[in-house]
Amino acid sequence: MSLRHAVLGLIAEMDGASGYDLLKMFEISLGNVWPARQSQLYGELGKLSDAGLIEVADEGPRGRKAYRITDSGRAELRHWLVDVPPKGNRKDETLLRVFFLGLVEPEEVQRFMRGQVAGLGRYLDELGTLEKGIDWGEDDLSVYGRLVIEYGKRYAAMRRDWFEWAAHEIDSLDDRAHRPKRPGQEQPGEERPGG
Amino acid sequence: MSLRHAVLGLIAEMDGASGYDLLKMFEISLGNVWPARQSQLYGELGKLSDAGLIEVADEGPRGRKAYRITDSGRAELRHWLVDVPPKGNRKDETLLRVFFLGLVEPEEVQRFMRGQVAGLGRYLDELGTLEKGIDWGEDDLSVYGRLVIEYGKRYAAMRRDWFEWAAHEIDSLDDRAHRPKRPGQEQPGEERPGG
DNA sequence: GAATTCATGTAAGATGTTACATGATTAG
DNA sequence: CTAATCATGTAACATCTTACATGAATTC
Repeated sequence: MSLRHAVLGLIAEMDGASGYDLLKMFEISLGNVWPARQSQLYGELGKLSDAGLIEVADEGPRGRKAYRITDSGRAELRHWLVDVPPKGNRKDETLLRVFFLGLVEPEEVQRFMRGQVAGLGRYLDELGTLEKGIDWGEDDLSVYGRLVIEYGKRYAAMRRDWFEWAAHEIDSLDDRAHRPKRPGQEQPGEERPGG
Repeated sequence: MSLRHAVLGLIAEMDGASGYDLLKMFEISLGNVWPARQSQLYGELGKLSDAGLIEVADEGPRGRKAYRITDSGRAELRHWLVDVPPKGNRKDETLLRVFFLGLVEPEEVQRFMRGQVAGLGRYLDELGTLEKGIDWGEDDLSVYGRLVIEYGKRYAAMRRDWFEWAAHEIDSLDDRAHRPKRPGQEQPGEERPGG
């Protein structure tokens, strides 16, 4: 039930925010660690309200509802933060593919690996630009958001390096499989192309 | 629809496997990058069969069904592997909490961060033990599985280092907020406890 | 006054979790 | 003969995605 706590936490930090406001935060910031669509968000706001963890503090133009966290909501959020150990998410579609790379030709494998390296390089550039572009405040969301950006950079760099390393590993594995002769044992007159 | 392809890929690599066999592979290996419960797996096998991507090659004792990938299944798997760019999963419950760490006391924050560092250290040890314990074969699943273990180690080490770094960052941020005086400006006679 | 942004909501369907249910075969 | 393992399935429920639907207020 993390979406519940993501929404609860956002409302705690952004008192008086509307669903629309929260949605923008998900898009630009929180969504990087816990994405949510509009329909899911409004649904969750309804449930949170019914459960008495948040309440409508004010209604504005266009049916705008300004939410506020209740005492019971704050207690629930605190409980989640300090007492409930987070569970790691193991899903990684990219690594899932790595398991099956033996089913396609070596050229496709290398294309895949190089694609990942390049993509992660671009992503790292984007993160750098993003970080410079935001004018970071001193509010909690900014302070901790900045730490998470640093995490994103380290994560992307680690993956890029791993994909580079793994591509080499696979390459030398392929070499051994297709040219099992040890170096120095070539037949005379049999020259390597491009050597 | 990644579960579909995870199952399809496993059957491609483990010809003649039963749902039960596949389930064990999810538990010990594939589940680290794409988890699946028993009920989900059997459901998916049914759908895959209906779609003609796999077929029952043989029936054994206790109603055991030995599955085999079909040509159309192999084509679908290949298509997924080379033509469909994998999408990254952004969900990270632990980092989600980091966003809201400003809502609890500094002591709780440090407890949380230290807990993460310790947990990741233990996990790294486990991975090392696991790696030594397995007798790695030369089959695809072993070869690529070994690469993924290395990924797991780098991932855990990166996270551990980040949590250590972030804990220090937060600590010095707290210092600035609660003791805004610069060092060397203390009043005479005002001593720090525990100094 | 037209386009954009603000603002909320619902419905259908896919995906995933927890729990229940059953029974055959093998190992000790 | 008892326990463990092998083996498959279903039902209820929670979560998440995609698409539809509507309209008020603001900006140009």
